Amino acid sequence: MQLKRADVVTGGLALLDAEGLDGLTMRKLGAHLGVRAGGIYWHFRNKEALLGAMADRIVGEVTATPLPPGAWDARLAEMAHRIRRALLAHRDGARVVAGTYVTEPNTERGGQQAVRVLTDAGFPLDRAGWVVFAAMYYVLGHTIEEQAQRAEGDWADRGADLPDTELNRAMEAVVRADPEERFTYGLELFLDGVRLRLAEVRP
Amino acid sequence: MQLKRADVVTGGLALLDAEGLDGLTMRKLGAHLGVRAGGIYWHFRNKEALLGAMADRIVGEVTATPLPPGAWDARLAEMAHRIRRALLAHRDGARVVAGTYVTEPNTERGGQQAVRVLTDAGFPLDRAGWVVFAAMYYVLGHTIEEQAQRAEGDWADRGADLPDTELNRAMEAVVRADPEERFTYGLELFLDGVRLRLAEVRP
DNA sequence: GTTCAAGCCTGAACGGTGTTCAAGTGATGG
DNA sequence: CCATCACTTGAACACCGTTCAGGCTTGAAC
Repeated sequence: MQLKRADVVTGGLALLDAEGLDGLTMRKLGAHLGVRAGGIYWHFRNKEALLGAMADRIVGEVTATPLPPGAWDARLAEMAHRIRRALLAHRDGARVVAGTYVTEPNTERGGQQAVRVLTDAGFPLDRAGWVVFAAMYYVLGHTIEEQAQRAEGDWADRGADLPDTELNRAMEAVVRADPEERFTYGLELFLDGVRLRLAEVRP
Repeated sequence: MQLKRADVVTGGLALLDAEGLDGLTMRKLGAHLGVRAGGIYWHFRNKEALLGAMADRIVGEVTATPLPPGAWDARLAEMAHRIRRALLAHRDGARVVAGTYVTEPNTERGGQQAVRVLTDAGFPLDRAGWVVFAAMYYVLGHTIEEQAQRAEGDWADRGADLPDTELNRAMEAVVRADPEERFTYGLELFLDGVRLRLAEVRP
């Protein structure tokens, strides 16, 4: 039984979970698949293309089950939460997705869906694009940091004997907080702005 | 005349502008400084530490001149714009800053300042930290993509013969837009949320 | 003016990385 | 049974960050 393109992606994600993005090397992946490193290049033009396919597999979870009906803002929030969960499902998942400019099926479907939610609510198409990108920047940034924090335990001890400045206390509030609660908080700031803009356009 | 720590940072930024982050190698930097690669390691523990110092130099522009007085939201917006401009001032500047967890003087000063603006306006300290981080995710994400787009010309042609889907028209609106206008738009979405929260806390 | 220690740098190596490609292997349909 | 095509090997190439014993260079002290 020979290797298929999808098998390489699956193996790549398994290796990612085991070793992290920095440990994901073509030789190690080859060993994991019972193949030499060079063999992978028959299936993917280069490592970047492989990472792109892995990223698309990761975000595929988002559109795997249809969005429940409801108000546009609840639907958009649901999408953002799904993306975060999908990224968290694999070690360094956020970095993988952020590092590749994806034009692959699942990503496209997700983007289409998000834009649709906004235009259906009455938002102009061009602004809908702006909003979706802006929201994506926030989701990726938040989750990258969440996973970085999860990886290194020394974040928790960072504030141990730091001077009691305002900044350090604020940072401690960031580090110690429940990540999901903090994520939702920032997301809602965003959605408030969208709600206001929508009220202007469609009173 | 021997090398000082600051000279290495300056040379690193010059090489960054010339070759981009991927072309910034210790050997090339050594050649640029009239030194072998190994010599740099006397000044910096490793490449990551050097990149951290470069990042701190980049964000140093933000606090170089004091913030003009005014309303808290105008001051916060001014800071965000300053950060974006500082990142844009060097090729791949956003990626450099995003890739390093900085605990260096300029970064600390900027964070302190941002938190201060919010607490002075009556915002609770812990939420101020959340807001500053959330805003930073957006600024970095936006600027990373802005610089990626600037680097490759093929973004503009991407939509040349793509199917006329809603998503593709939305993406074209993103790519073709004036980056500063789009940046301001997303930033204001955020600030709207903060304004609402502040109105609740301090009516 | 000579000495001496500290600061700075070299030269060469080490173990890794992504990537290429002629040559080989294996399965599959005619 | 064989020819073809899909896949894989093995070895190399050109790099990368990092280490370190040893040599310079420098500046201060005697």
